[in-house]
Amino acid sequence: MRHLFISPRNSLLANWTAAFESASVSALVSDVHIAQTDVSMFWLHADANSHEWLKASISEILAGFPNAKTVVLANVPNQAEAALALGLGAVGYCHAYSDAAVLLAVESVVMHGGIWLGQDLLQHLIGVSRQLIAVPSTAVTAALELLTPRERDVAQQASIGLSNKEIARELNITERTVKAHLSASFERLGVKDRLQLALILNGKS
Amino acid sequence: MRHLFISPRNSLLANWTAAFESASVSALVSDVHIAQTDVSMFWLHADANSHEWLKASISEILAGFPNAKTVVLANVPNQAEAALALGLGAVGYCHAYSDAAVLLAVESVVMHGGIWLGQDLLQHLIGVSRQLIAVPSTAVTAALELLTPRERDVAQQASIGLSNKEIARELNITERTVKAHLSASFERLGVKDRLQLALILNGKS
DNA sequence: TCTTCTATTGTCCTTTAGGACAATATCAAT
DNA sequence: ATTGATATTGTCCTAAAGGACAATAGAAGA
Repeated sequence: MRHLFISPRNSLLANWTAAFESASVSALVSDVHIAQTDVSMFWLHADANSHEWLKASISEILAGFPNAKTVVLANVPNQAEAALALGLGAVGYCHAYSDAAVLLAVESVVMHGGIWLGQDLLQHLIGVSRQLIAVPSTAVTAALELLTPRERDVAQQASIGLSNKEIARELNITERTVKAHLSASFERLGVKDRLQLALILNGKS
Repeated sequence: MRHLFISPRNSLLANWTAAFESASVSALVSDVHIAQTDVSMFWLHADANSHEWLKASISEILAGFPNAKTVVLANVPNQAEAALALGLGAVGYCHAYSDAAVLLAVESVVMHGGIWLGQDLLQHLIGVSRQLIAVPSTAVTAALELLTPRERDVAQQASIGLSNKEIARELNITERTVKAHLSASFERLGVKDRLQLALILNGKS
């Protein structure tokens, strides 16, 4: 079983390598060279708003490696993208920062012929009956653990709607420092602005 | 982690014990004696035509052991029963004779907050998802009703993280028009920027 | 001790967001 | 026919956000 990560940023996230030490990463599907008949797993790291890339990549995988399973790892998961991915032939869709244990569970599920969806998406599909029951979101905590303590402070303030100036006042630092922590947070989580950061830290996709 | 099998026939199946050697079995939920706060898994062995028993048992588990996860093992799986079980609060539904590896996968999934469904059932759900999807909370719908149809379109795109330019492309209008609709939306909802708008429309504020 | 990570702040710059102050066209209701 | 709400787009402007390219200092580990 080979795990092939396809990420536009060509870098592996820590949770991926924790789950699959033999993981390899490429920027493009066409860079992958394995036997057509190999039963492998492709993990597509969907950067924000990369629908076109996603479409092309899944098609390319299906055409080139019919025995492979494709799972989409979304930085900013949303139902429309999940529907798109599954419609194209992916067998899994989950948060890019799901921790290693979850990724192993995903592997197990899809390798047994199942389809993986995050709990949020599934619960929307099934109904709202269980939404009253508090379920700690693993994706949110996993994302938070990628940040340093100070970055976490700043990111959480930004995620509830405060401006840089307000955060600076709140934390007794300069606005410049707030920007530094936020930029670092964007980088670490692979998002492009504070709104996408907020979507992740609010567990909303 | 304790695995508690509830079977009217009060006997363990071989695949269960293969997966969880410490499994214990009872005939009734009320026979179970564990701490209320224990995080355990209940596996309900649903005989054919045991809907009433299933309903009562799941309710009893939810009431008595709020931290436990409930999975239904069906002798003769069918979608109606699956829908019933999940509607009542079960987090998994699978064949009673699934092999041990699958049961372990189920455990992993539900313990990470996921929901387990067989492939065909899941695909059925995904097929009808367009109708079920997105039943927003009343606060969210109330907010949306304050907006004109076009403002709603734009606001929702902004709330999932798109920039003005991206929204403009998506809706085939100019960026200027996007700004106009967003400004109007801010005004109507009494917020100052797109992040606060997103918090409202995502039910996070 | 040396290195790495973290926290802090600086300047300069470009892009994006949002408001001010408009005009024009359509459509429905009065 | 006139009014009002909606949808569209324009220019000009300010402020906020975010990146580039830094420096400095402390703390923790190898």
